[in-house]
Amino acid sequence: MKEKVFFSGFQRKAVHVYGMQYWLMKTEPNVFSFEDLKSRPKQTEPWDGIRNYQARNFMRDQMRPGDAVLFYHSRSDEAGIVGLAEVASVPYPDATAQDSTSKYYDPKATPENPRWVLVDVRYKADFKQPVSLRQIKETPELSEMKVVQRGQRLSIQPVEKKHFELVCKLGGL
DNA sequence: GCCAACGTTGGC
DNA sequence: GCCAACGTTGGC
Repeated sequence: MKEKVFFSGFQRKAVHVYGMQYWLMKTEPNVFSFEDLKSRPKQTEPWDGIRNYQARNFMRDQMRPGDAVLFYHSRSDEAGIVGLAEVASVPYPDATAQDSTSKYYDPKATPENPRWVLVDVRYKADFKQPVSLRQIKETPELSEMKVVQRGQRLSIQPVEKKHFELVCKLGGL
């Protein structure tokens, strides 16, 4: 079975995915926090400003509505996963790339070639207690998670199901 | 705020 | 296509 999804001039690459996937998405809470997401209309936010090709490609080629997202706060007092969100749209162009007043403006982005793509992210649930980076590092079963690998800066990372489930358990869900 | 570890850019 | 210079990320 081959899948082709067309949207806004892109041809979504055919990716064979069986069942939902799991992700970790980083954000600096002083820029956009989990609380900010909860207070948005429909508790949904376009995940704009991603200017890394690997991260973009995950959104463009692999994310599906309904995929689960671990919401991660970086550069905060206690870095870690604070709750659960979900992918809430198919990918579409990041409008901030073509907005010359935006700090995410990219002069190379055009209507014909938007260059940067995003998905919407929707709030799903609070963790009863956050799962800190420190705690992830201290948990041997989570030692393979990308977020604790040395030098791993990618702001969107795939997460293995077993890791996702354990993190949720540690978070009290 | 420091700075190591990355990623991107652009001259050649 | 190499790689130096520059910009960014993110733990600490």
